[in-house]
Amino acid sequence: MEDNDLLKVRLEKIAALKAAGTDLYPNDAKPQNTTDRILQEYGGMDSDGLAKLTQKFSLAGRLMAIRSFGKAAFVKIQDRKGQLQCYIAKNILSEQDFSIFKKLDIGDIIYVSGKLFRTKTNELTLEAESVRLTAKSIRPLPEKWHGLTDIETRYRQRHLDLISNPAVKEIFIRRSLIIRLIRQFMDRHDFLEVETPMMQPKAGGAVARPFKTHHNALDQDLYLRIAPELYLKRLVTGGLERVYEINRNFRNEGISTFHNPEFTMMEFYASYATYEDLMSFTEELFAFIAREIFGKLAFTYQGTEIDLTPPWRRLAVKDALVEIAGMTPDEMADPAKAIDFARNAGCDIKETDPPGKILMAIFDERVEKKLIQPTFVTHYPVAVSPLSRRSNTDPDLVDRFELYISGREIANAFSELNDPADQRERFAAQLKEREAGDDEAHEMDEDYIRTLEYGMPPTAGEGIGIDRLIMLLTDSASIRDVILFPLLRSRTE
RNA sequence: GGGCCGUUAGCUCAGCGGUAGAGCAGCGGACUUUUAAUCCGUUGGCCGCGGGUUCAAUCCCCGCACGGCCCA
Repeated sequence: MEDNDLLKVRLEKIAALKAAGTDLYPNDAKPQNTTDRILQEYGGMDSDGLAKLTQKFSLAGRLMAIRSFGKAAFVKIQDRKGQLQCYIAKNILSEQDFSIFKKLDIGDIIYVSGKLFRTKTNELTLEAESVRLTAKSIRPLPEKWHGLTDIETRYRQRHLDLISNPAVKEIFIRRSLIIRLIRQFMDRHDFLEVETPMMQPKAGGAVARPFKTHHNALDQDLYLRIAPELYLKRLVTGGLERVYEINRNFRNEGISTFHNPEFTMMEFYASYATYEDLMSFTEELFAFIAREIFGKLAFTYQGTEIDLTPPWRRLAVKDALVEIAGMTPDEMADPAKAIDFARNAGCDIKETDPPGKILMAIFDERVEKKLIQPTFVTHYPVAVSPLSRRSNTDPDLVDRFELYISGREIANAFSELNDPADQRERFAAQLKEREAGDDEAHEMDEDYIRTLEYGMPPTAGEGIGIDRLIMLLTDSASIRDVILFPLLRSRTE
């Protein structure tokens, strides 16, 4: 603990309070009210109405401001719902309470009870008949007017951010609401919420670098999951038919405004559905959420209006490459020309990459960012989709879509590959990729193939990046603004 | 990994070769209806860390750490 004067002063106050017999950390304060309810219920009542109330009110929260006049003071109390002004006067409080009040600091957690009135300036205020210290604060809070703006401190000491910046608290309240709405929607559509392993012997279900760990008793390496996919499909095979999971995935990759090593994903699987069914399902889900939180289907993200009104645009990868990346059908059909195009576009590719992979590299480089309004991109190449069902009309394509909004991938969905023989071939192709140096390629997973050999019903599944969705719906520029404790490098002191 | 930017009082920020300033917070005083209360007085700094240049470095140069944005 650093030795600064502000701390010393508070420690001296603590000594004085203790000497006077004050408990600094009592645990018996039971506030009967919250600031928002008082404002909602009595905000419209005039002075005469308030004077007739016989009821007492009590609040507890953090002391955020003190405007003192010597024998009286106005203070602001902040609880989880907001702030309310309280009036503290020497001739109303007991002598003991008033002397305790005089030793309080901004930042202390206090309990106040009394009655409501309106001040000269007509502000609804709680007139304190008793004041108690509930928990002493010995460190000074950030400044009252500018709040806390230092980004590093905001992330490392999120409690200060939440205390000082009401807008931050609102984002996390909205995050919780959105996830609640998603659960509501899934429950209404008869999906079962399940939990599958976070620690897996093989990190499957996606292409990404995993975190590795080790179980001592089993003396076995384990990986933090990069996706729950293969486990959820085991449940579908087991007959649960419609399942979803909202939880963390872990990917051992870079950190950016759109990537946190641990992030929240919802994956869900619906038997007897196809990826096309999931497009309209996704439209309905997003529209439901938007209506609940905005009351409409359009909203602004970072200055651009996003309109979620269905149906959303559906665009095949190849059409996107022609229309947006400016490729000719000839360049697309000829692998050598496609490689040239990719090189010119600045893609990091290898000669040995399969054509589908080259095309997707061009897509990532040239198309992604331009898909601002919600767009389902469809007709993905088999080479980049080892778990998706082959298209009935073209065996080089799969029944898959990715949803793009505001230039970012928000969701990924496909009709599931349930043919074990084809799945084995796909894994084998991934193994070749791995041998060619792609350490993100999917591993062979015999146990999963064995599961498919029991027969998995035709199923469609989807993963929705919850953090990215919440960024959109809270107009947040960085994923760190929607994750309470984003990963930062540890500070060594 | 690369480029650019930032790091000065508890917080928000000035200062940019001559050993540091404001506002808020704090502390002392006045004040019983304030709204960033007001008024008077006042404490507080390894100027991120380590080198270098210089008579002299918060300031210029190099390295490192942490963070931000962009790119890979």
